[in-house]
Amino acid sequence: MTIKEIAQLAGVSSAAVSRYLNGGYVSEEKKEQIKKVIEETGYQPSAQARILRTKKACLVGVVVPKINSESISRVTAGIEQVLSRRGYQMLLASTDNDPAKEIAYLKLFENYPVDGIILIGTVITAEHRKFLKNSRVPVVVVGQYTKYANCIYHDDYGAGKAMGKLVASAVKPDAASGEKAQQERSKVAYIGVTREDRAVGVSREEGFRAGLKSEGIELDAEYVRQAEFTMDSGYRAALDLLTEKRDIGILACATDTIAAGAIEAILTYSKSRVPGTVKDSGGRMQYILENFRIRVTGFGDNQFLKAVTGGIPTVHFGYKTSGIRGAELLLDVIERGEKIPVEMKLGFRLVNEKINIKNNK
Amino acid sequence: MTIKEIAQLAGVSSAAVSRYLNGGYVSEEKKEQIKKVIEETGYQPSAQARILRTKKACLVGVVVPKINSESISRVTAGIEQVLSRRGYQMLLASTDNDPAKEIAYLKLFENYPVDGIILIGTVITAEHRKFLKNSRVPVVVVGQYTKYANCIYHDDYGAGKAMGKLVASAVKPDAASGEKAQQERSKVAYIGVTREDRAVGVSREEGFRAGLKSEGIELDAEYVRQAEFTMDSGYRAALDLLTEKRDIGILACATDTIAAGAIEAILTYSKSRVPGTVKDSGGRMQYILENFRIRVTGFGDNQFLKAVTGGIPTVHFGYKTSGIRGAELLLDVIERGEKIPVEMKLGFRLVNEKINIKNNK
DNA sequence: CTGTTAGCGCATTCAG
DNA sequence: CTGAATGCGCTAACAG
Repeated sequence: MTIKEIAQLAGVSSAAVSRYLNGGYVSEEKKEQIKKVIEETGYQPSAQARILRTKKACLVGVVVPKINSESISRVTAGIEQVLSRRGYQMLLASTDNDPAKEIAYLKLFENYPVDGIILIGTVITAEHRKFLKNSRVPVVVVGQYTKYANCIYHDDYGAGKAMGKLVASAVKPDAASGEKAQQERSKVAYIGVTREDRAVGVSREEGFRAGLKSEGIELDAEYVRQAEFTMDSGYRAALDLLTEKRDIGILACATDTIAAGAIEAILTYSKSRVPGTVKDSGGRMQYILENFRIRVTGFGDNQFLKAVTGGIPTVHFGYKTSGIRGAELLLDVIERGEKIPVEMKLGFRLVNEKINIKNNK
Repeated sequence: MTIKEIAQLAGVSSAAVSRYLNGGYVSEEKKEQIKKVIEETGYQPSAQARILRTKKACLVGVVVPKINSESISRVTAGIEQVLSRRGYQMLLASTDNDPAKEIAYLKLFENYPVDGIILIGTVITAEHRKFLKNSRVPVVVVGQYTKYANCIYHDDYGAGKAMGKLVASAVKPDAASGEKAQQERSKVAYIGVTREDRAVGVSREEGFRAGLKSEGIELDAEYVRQAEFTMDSGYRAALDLLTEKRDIGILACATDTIAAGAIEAILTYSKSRVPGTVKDSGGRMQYILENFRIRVTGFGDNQFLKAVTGGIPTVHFGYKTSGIRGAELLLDVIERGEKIPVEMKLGFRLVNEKINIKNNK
């Protein structure tokens, strides 16, 4: 069905049908005829061709690293909220953390009928920068800082620092408890992520180090591991740490997901080392039995994982807010032609700070 | 940048540029010129216009009810796998369980340049059927049975029945244990979902009832609740059941997510009812203390939730497989013009059947 | 091998 | 108010 056929059937010109569809001048009489034919045929105009003509799609493309993630779904929920309120629709492209696919989908959106693109960023490569610089449709980057596009990101450094201080306060021997605390597990370990992710892998971790340092504690390289953004990877990294180091008091993780894996590891490890049941060469038994004292922290305030983590100290970022602001930024550019570049940094909130009050058993 | 401008700059015709882009005959000499100009200008052809012309986008649209779900991400992973292998890209539209949005996005895809649509189905309304009947681009429905489109669904009835039998076997007094078992908690409760979801809300539940019945057990209406597809909703439904009924031995849930919520509820409930600490009017204490004996089952084999559920009996559906088969079906129609309608039912596999062997404590 | 020509389906001039 | 004509950017025939 094309507009021409409809016009023929209704005995009018295609222009009349076009006007009918878009609210132009059409006599009541012809309106009736056209309406009738359209209803009969179930005709739907090709958005495709319309956009070719009008260069306006009322559509934005969102490129995400993966689909099954609470933080990402919060961001897209924010985006969708403002988009639908303003009469736009949202298309998602998931890249499965593959930078090549990410570029491919960015280009897809650039050449398809979308009015703008939002990239939920993880690693920004040279290719990305090149794209951002040359894109002919406006792009907003959410979750990472970049100077090549409007961006809106979280204060990962600040959050890391706050967490570092919190951890330090929990690990430092109290004036009151004195000598005794010194003998307990007191080392801080950290499970981070690839430094290619500037926000999580660099800022967050550097912030954490800075927070510790401000309280006089150094993060020992031997107590640091790197994981993927999965529970399973967190599990393995934690198990590795537990096996190697027997004096870890607090295990800080770059994300709640990793933390959940780490907690699993601690539980598994302790279960398999009940004295008299399993024995390893180093006589580690005692440490293992004590490992309920290992406290775990995360980042992200993952609601879904609360059941697993049981409310560990974590940081709440305004993921949904970043989606909202990101979409607003984009629409400002699309609709009002806003030209002034924007970099927006969003704050955070520490959650479950009770780490230093209650020993979690 | 249009193909014409490039042609002018390179001193050739637009057709030559088009051929250069699409691998037609171009002399080495002109190839050079064109290549140079394209590189200088960073020209990218408008996929938009190309598709208008060729009616081929190498793109399929996938409509999903929500983004943050393990089962759905497994399906899309399957789809993406075959699509990318066959040179297609995938666009996602999330409807947030809003039937109106679902229709809106289906129509969007119908009129935008996609070669086909995959709908991950939940509730199929009359509007849906109307769309499926009239769509001008091929549609495959995954996860629900429908006669209005090619579909690929899971054997929810069979799975429910198998689970029903398993539950029945665990609840029925053993010949060996005899009289004693009769006195224990022995009622079966079920938390289902809306019957508008034919697969999960009807087939799965009816199957479950049939499974119980085949072993001589009826599912009492008073022991049935309905929940949303969330942990929180499962939590509330379970709490309601626990408060009302004190003789539940097995609590079967329509999804692992609901089951995870139910487990939370059981833990919370029992914690708050330690004898001597809290007392309610009915002298329920004893039951509460025994509620570690309430066994929970789910459906879906959610890997992510294993940490919470600790390996309860559940059913593994081939979600990824359904995505793979669905995409293949769609491509058959798109590329080979396959016209014969297909309905494909996928099997299942019971997981963690140990329910009747080991009392989970 | 190459350029010219003619649309894809639609919206928008511009004369009626 | 209305229809004929034009072109969005590209590809596919076609005749060189």
